[in-house]
This record gives sequence, C-alpha cells and structure tokens, in this order.
Amino acid sequence: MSLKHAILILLESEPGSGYDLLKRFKDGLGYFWNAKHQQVYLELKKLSEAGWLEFEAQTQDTRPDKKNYRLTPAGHAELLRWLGEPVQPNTINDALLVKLYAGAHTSLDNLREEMQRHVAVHRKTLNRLLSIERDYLALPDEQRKALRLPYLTLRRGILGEQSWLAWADEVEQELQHD
Amino acid sequence: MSLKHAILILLESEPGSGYDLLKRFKDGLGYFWNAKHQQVYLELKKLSEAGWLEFEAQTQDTRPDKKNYRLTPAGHAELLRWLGEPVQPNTINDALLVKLYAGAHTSLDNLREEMQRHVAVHRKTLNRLLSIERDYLALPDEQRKALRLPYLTLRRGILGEQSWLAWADEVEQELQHD
DNA sequence: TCTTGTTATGCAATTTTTTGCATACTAGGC
DNA sequence: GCCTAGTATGCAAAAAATTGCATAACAAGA
Repeated sequence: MSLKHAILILLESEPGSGYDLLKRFKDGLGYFWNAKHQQVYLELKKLSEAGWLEFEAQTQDTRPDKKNYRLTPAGHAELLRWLGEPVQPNTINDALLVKLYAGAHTSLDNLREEMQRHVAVHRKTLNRLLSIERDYLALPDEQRKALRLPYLTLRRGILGEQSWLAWADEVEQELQHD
Repeated sequence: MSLKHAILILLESEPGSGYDLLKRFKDGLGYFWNAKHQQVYLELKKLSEAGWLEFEAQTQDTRPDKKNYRLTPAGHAELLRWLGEPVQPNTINDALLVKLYAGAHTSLDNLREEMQRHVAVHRKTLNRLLSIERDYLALPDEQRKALRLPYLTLRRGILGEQSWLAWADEVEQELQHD
C-alpha cells in the first residue's frame, strides 16, 4: 500500500489537519506506519485532488491557520475497497542487522555501542506502549470494546518490542567474549 | 542506508554476480533486507560507476553470460566507513496492522482470512529459519565461531517470527467472538 | 513438441520516501 | 530581550523502491 490508506483510515475515524495526523501517527498508528511531515502534506494534497478528501480552511487567532480534512463519499468507498483486498506481507529492511551481519569487519566495541543505542530506543518505545496499554485497560468496558482492534495492533507493538529486547540480551551475551 | 551497503557486505565476503546476490538475499540476508532483481542490477551498475565495485564478464557455455563483481579498495574503505557510523533505528510500515486498526469498517471474516494468509507465510518463514539454525548448530566449533554474527541475525529472525505467531494467537482469540 | 522453470541481465516509467530549504506566529522561561 | 519549543504548512530535488516490459538460452517433464 502506501501512506494513502493509512491517512484515509485516520481521517475516517476523525477528521483533522495534516498536523493532527502527524501527532496521531506519532502516538497511535506510529508504531506501524511512519511518515515525515512533508510526505503527509503532499499526500493530503494528492488525495484531495483525487477527490477522496475535502478540506475546509480554518483560521485561528492564536495559532497559524489550518486545513481540516475529511473523507468524501469517494474516499470512503476507496477505503472499503482497500479493506477488501489482501495486503501483502511486510518486507523488512533493517540496517542494524546488516551491520551486525558484517560485524566481523569492525570492532566489538563498535557493535556493542551500536546495540546499546538501539536498546535504549526500544526500551523507551516499550515503556511508551505499556503506558498506553495501562490507559486502555483502565477504560470502561464499552470503550474497551470499541477499541479492541486498535488494541490488537498495540499488542503487536508490545510483543514485538519485548521480543526485540530479549534478542538484544542474547546479542549482549555473545558480544561479551572474544 | 539503502541497498548499497548490503551489497558491499555480501560481495566483501564473497564476490559474485547480481543473480548470485539475489539468491543470497533470498536465503541469508533476505530475512532483513529485501530487494527486487531490477534494483540489485541497477545498484550494481551505480556502485561500479562510483568505483566501489569492479566486474569481470564471464562467458558460460550452458548458461547465459554473467558479470562477476567484487569490491575495489575504495569499496572496502566505504564499507569500513559505513560500519563506523551509527545506523538509525528501523521504521516500520506494516499494512496488515493498518488494516487491522481499521478493521471495524470491514467484516470479521475478512480479517480472519487475512490473518490466516499471513500466519501461513510466517509459519513457513519460521520453519525455514529453524532449519537453517539446525544446520548451523551441527557445524564444527570453528565454523560456528566464524559465523556467530550472522547467526545472531538469524536468531533475530527466529525470535521475531515466534513473537509474531504468538501475537497471531492473541488476535485469533479476539476475532473469535462478536 | 510444448510448456514450465532456471539462469542471467537490463531499461523505462512511476511511485514512494527522504532531505534540504523555507516561512510565520505564539507562548514561556531565563 | 532572547532563545527555545510548539503550531502549521509547503516546494523542490534527490534517492530508493516498485511495476511493467523485454530478451535469450538450456533443461526437464508431460
């Protein structure tokens, strides 16, 4: 796919500006879809031109003006069409693993430092996700039910990060000696 | 990064043709770096033009001719330079999770089918990785030691797939009811 | 003999993503 | 008064990746 449908989904559940979307990418969807602001703004423009989105300029007093986007009926139809299509499994392009793979050509210290940097990032991510989970679990039944599918994606993030950190322990052990 | 350094690494450990590289991507590095043949051939051309690779055309009787690539000293230097640089953590763009996130707009059946397709792929991948691991563990000590860093990347694949499948179980449970 | 699979390479067009640059106003802390 | 952080949007160029098309020879099985 691409950014297109991620944007449609976010705007389907709640209309908003490019800036809003970026925030939502950052804390919600962000675990599994990433985009820079330039890409989001450009994509919003393209989706509007394609007739899937419409926007309303909104002037604000204390802040810069913004554009509020929402789905058109055509955009909604496209979203449903896309949901009916199979998505192809994700391919992984992970530079850290490439580096580790080639690690024999550099020093163990270098590798250990690299790993430590990444461990710090992953630990932080895991903590953030766990805190979101706590909030979710504290919600009343009905709200929890409404959010059960997004919650499953959160679980993916949590299990994924835990698994990553378990792997990092194995790596640390192995890089200890020699 | 990009494909560049993955190619340099593969050719550093053993020279070969574009076609060889594709095979190696497929069973070794492939777990964490993916590329289509068009991209690999193009990149090989660019890397040659940049002076990081050189090649020798090799005519073959029973098969089409091929080009054997290997690193130049400049290519080797570039590889070492890159290894000394920190790599930035991976960003994830996973369409399946986007679909699940928006799953409320489609049917449970649709989601279950989608999940089953992906589960099948991941199970197959895990089995393939486990079989590579068995081969590795059966190697004599010395060879195992030489391959210990690539082995760590294999472990990442195994732990990652196991974690994915554990998550899929959670999803299946949740999609059972309602 | 015909079809399928494997080996082997590539160009062209398009899409997707990143990087660099740019503007502009407000609020808060030092 | 100055600096930083946050709000808000965008263009242009380059890099990276995908999709479509194309060629060509051999081997193996139906």
